[in-house]
Amino acid sequence: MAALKERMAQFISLTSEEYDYFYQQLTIKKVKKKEKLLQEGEICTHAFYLLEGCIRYYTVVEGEEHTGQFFFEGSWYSDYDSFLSQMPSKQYIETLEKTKVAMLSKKTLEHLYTKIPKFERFGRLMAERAYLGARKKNETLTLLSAEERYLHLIQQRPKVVERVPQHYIASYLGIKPPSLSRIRKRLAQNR
Amino acid sequence: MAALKERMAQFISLTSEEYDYFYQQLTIKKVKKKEKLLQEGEICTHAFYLLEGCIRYYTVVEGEEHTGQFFFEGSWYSDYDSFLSQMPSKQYIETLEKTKVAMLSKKTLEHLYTKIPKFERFGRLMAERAYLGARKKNETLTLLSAEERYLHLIQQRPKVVERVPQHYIASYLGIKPPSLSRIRKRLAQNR
DNA sequence: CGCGACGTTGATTTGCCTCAACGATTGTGG
DNA sequence: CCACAATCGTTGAGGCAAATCAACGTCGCG
Repeated sequence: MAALKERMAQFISLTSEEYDYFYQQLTIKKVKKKEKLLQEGEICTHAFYLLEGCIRYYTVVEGEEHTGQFFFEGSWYSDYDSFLSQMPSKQYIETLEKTKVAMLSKKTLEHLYTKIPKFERFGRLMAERAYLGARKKNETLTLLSAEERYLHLIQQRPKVVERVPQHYIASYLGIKPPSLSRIRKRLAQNR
Repeated sequence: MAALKERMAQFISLTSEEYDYFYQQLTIKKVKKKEKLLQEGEICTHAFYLLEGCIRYYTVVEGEEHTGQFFFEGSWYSDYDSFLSQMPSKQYIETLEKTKVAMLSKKTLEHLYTKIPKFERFGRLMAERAYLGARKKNETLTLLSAEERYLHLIQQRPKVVERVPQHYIASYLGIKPPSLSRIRKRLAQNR
């Protein structure tokens, strides 16, 4: 899959042999819309690269879903918490569309870390990106009002607004569907 | 400094020679209370290990400080955003007490990454920890009320409540000092 | 000692939630 | 292919937690 090869090249430069070796370790999986790649209580054994489609991760607290993030084709995602500690996950990973993923097992990754040290660097870069992303989300939550967060999302991540149902967006923004609906109404009336 | 040696050993196992080599690259600095290790607009060239004391990082938006996190002796901290990109920082790092830091420059760290590959692993582990910490803070912000966040802080990080002035705690919790004062009053009365 | 920083308290406002009802759209089984 | 159910989004009324604005007491420090 050429797209993945190019994506990897943005992080580390692998020879064709190294890339092929890496690629052989991956398991490709096609998943229908609304299916789960991970459930609460399971141990997260894989990292996922999205070849096509779209996922979200969320947690359930007191019967309520809280969407943490959305990911689209070209992104890596894993429940780091469970993946690193190999303890039961607290989150769900769910497809929002028909999705094709490349799965990289923890075992394989650790094998790569030692066999091809460049992958240790890859792991670091991924973790650093994840951290910056998490902090950015923190900032929007603490600095912006619900309406501002929604405008920010439209501007920064139009794909989300286009491809994700509204109640998941509300959940991601930390508000309830009625509130998002009212915000949209207000914006449509130019305030 | 033995404490740092032990701390490093929790992440990677270095020989005494490797550790000594590493330690030689550090610059030790003593800083008074309320001084800044980094200012907005500066490029963050170092990571800081706290040998003694306590810092916070914060951003200023529309004249208002927003405290992101507190760190105590035994922790590493750097503005990853600026440190990684070498772009001007958006944050301040400020001591809350008389503080002693070991400074590790980006240049040295990158040198270590290649010279002692174990450090690449160290870098990855630090980034992973940072990510998990950021996500945990996200969770408390989205799932808990202000009062619950304060109780959570008392329980999870008593040092913060003991050593940090109240208005910085309010800023960290995402509320205003009058609100925190009322929360404390309520808690003191009701049980 | 006097000033500024910090914390408290009261009155009022506001942004988002809750509960509830309802319309529109999607999906499904007969 | 239609009928009905379920899901999703909208809207209204009322409530509440935290913000805002403002005043005041207290403490630490120069």
